[in-house]
Amino acid sequence: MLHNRHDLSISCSTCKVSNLCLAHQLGEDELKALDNIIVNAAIFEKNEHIYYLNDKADYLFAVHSGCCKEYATDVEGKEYVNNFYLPGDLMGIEAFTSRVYPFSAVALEPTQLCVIPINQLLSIVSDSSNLPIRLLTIFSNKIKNDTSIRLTTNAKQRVADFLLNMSLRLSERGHSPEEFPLPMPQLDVSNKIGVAFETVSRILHIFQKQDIISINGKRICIKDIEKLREISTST
Amino acid sequence: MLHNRHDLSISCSTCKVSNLCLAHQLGEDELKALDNIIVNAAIFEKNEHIYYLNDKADYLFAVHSGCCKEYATDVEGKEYVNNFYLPGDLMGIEAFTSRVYPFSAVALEPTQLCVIPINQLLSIVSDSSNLPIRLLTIFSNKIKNDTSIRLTTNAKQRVADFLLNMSLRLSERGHSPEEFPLPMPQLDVSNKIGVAFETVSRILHIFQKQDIISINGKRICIKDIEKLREISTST
DNA sequence: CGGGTACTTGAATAATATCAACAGCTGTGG
DNA sequence: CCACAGCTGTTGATATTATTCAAGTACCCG
Repeated sequence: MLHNRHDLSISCSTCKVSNLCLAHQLGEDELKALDNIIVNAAIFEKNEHIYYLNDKADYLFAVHSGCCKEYATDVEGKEYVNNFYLPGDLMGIEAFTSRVYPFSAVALEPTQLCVIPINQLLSIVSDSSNLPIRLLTIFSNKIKNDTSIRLTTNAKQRVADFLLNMSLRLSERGHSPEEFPLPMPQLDVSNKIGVAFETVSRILHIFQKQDIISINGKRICIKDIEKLREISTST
Repeated sequence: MLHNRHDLSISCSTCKVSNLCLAHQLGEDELKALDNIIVNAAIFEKNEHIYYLNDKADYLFAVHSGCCKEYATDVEGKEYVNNFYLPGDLMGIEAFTSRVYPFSAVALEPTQLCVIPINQLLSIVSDSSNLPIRLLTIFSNKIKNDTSIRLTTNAKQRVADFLLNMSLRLSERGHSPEEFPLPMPQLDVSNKIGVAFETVSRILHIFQKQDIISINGKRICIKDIEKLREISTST
């Protein structure tokens, strides 16, 4: 459902996660131009789709609040998760060239998204000195973070990696790095890290038994972050 | 070893792989500006390093000829390959923000690289209308291609995926999609796809027995590309 | 021709997936 | 407010896959 951003009191100049998003380090004029082309925000309920695989891609989406999952399903209906998106993250970057979403995206909780028309974004990119750099920085960071997944890792490493990654990203967004709510169910975690969900459950219990973490419903408490780091880097 | 690009008869306007590289679809002035900041080319012998993990990153490198491997080694000395770079590919993108290479890079065969100073590239980005778009396109393509690795895939799928990927990329560079030389040893392939090298060897032999491919030294011949596609998408 | 690197092949072992049964929680409608 | 359905997570037994270890062969390069 589309809203005027102003209705929801959203604007890049006052947004709490603008430092993680497109608006970071833009000049006043650039900020204004950006605010100008992002006229709309969209509200999605839990389990509502933002776009589907192969949809025509005219928009990028900036997460303002909530959490989304980008995923695809193989021929047998098995799902794999490409990424989770938290406030300040930009969704749809992969479609920048082809203008077709290579994944489906769905809200994991009630979510507000800022709707960015790609063509209009491109038109202000040429007139801006900082925006192209900012976009390149965001893209470069995504490349660095997404491609550093090591295919050789075993299940414990992957779970440890995932927890550390969530801890880092959530702490950038105001949570404690030691204690935070996991915005997604374990099934989605397993489909992200490429491990059977039973294995994820088992490993989380092992970590609890070893007093590395504790779990309370959706809340994760990391009690020994050094140990987690060791696990994630060891063989 | 650094050379003036002209010495090696390299310039973006005459380069055979410019359509895969930065120069693609640039205007005449932009091409000139680009050629102007890329004054040098570097020649590397087989096994010579281009940069090492954590080196200060002042340059991107465009592969003009040859093939490079970007890799890291874990605490136990186990290597994993982040990517292979073919002519027209841009190396070092991951360092764009941090200005530190997050991997080491080495030539797999005699290789010519165009040396692109990042700061100078940024300075002409602001003055150019097409270059920022071109850079974003390259970055976006890299995100799309690199992150579509599914962690859930089994060894056969990964080998099939790898062969199809090499077939596609080499065919964009003038080779036949059905028959081409693999520029890297199987050990590097195994470290790229995260599978033991013995397993890669076994699977290549299985594919040969099933008449899907044939191998002659470093030359791969794909005899049944449809079957390969089936394997890469099935469970 | 010799030495090393790349590759092959088999057997034992380890890791993880799969199958299965069940427990706990949540939201919904009677 | 309770009962039930459905979803999420747990736990054990078994099957499958891939790794590891080991020994050997082929090939390329000097």
